[in-house]
Amino acid sequence: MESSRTAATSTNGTEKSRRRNTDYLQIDPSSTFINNTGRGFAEELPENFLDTISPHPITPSASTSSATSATEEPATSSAPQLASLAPMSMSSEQPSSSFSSASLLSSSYETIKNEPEFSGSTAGLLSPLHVDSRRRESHDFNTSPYIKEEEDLDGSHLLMGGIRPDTPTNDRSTDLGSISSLLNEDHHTNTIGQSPSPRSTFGSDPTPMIQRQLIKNEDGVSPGSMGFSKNHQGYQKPRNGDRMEYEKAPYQRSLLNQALSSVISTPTISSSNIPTPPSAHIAQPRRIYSTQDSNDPLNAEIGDDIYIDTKDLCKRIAFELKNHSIPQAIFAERILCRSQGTLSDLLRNPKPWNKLKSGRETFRRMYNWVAQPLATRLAILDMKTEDVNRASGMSPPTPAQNVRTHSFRRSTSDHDGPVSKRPRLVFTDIQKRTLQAIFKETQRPSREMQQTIAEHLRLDLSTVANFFMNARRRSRLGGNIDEPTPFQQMAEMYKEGAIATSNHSAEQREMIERGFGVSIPGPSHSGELLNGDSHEDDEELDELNDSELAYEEDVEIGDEEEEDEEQANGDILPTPKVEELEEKTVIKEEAPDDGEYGATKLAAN
DNA sequence: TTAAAGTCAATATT
DNA sequence: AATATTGACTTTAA
Repeated sequence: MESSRTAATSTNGTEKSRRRNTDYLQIDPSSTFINNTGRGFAEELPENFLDTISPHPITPSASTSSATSATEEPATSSAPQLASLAPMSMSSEQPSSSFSSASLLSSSYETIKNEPEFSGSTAGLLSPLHVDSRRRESHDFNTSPYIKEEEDLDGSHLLMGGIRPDTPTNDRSTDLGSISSLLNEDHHTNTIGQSPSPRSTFGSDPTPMIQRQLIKNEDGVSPGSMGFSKNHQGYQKPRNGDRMEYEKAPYQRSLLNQALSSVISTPTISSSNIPTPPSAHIAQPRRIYSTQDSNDPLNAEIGDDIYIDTKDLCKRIAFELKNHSIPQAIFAERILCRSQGTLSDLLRNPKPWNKLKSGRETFRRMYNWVAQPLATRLAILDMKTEDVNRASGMSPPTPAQNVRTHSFRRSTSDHDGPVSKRPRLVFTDIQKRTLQAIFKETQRPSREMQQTIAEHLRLDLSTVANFFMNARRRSRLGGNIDEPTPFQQMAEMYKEGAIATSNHSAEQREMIERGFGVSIPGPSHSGELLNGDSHEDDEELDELNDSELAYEEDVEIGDEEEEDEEQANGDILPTPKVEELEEKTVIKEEAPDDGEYGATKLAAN
């Protein structure tokens, strides 16, 4: 994503590109606050706030060192190597022997054989990436469009050196100066210490290998319509609260039965890893993967040798949810055992498989769900999670993971009563802007610095620490800046009616197909897949936001009246012209799709 | 302990 | 009503 994102940045994609990271790194130049010469800051921030934050004034040595350390973060990796990998991935398509069980896949998908790019082979679905040579034989999962078996492809492994799953993720270890530099240097030219490195090789090799898939008429819809008809049977809310009763979905029953019978009759499926439907279960006990995997084979660690294209999986999931009017909350809670917010985030910013840790399980569940026949998928939604687990062949979702123990302090007099809700802190505008500005310069401020920041912003140290932690994490995984996220794509398609009706034009279908195509981690993708945190992205981001940041900082500084800063102030004050900034960030109304979104976004901030 | 990863779940936006 | 955002837990690794 990262790399492709960068590469794809187009003229009008600018505003889009900033969308996500904006939250953390951008300041809204149009904000009245900012335009007000920062008067507001003076009111909320202690005087000499920045001074204090500045390493120099405060703890010269300590801060300096910390700043330095931050700068020394591990350099990121092997972007270059990855770039070269791309080409190979294409040519080294795995001959689909491993795809023998594709039939299973066929139950829900059908790879377009005549695709020029993928003439004939489902191999295209396989990842050229070879991370681990030790592969298990019996993985029928390979049949999934979202799973790519990692094979040792003709030398591709040579390129994989730095792309193992555990490739160090590095934050943009910018050689940012400490905040002091921020205060003492000209923001225009050096807002960001890191000078943008030349465009990565990725940037120029956008070779989006897109494989189109057609949704097979699992639901009686002809391939042509691709099952995009909004009229499809959709998920229906249980009448009352006590959902999850099997009986709750009578309309689905028959469908389920049909599906089950067909499924059962499908040889590949029975022998597949793919979970079998509930009833099928009975008639045909889920086969156990007797092999090496000690415990639950179905939930086996397919991570080592199979690669799930999370991005496409999410695209698919998004489509399914939309198409069947399944609320995220329902899907998230019943199928994934996760919260709606988590699902939303996952769908929008799927991390590449190789960078997932325990989070893989969630994606596995998504995968297992889509792997089911339509009827089963829908039926499962009305099942209890336990059943879902069984049906999907998964071990119980990772223990209700972070179930908040809500041991939140109950209000004084309240004893057994419902626990008081956890109040949620919301940064004030100033707090947020300041934190973002600082983050832009120093993603990893020292402890002392954080303490200082906390004091000045009247926040807890932990809060400040959390901010940086979240900011680092979120800026890193940044979604595809240039292209709409899977979910957004879905929404867009619906908006345009491409999906709503079954009688699309050839072009529409084309679009749809493409939209759901499986992109192979090729040139552009490999970068992110293997090296999620590409510098390019960050740099680009910086470039996009530099001026804004500078502006804001100026504002902050402007409010400052500390001794050490005078010089800094002087240098910094000359700020970029607001007009330009706005033009740069807010303009682009022309982009009908989300130009407005961007504007809104900015305005909101 | 600290940091990162994975989420929760309140609440902001659409 | 549904989806997106996001500060802060909880769980894992180091």
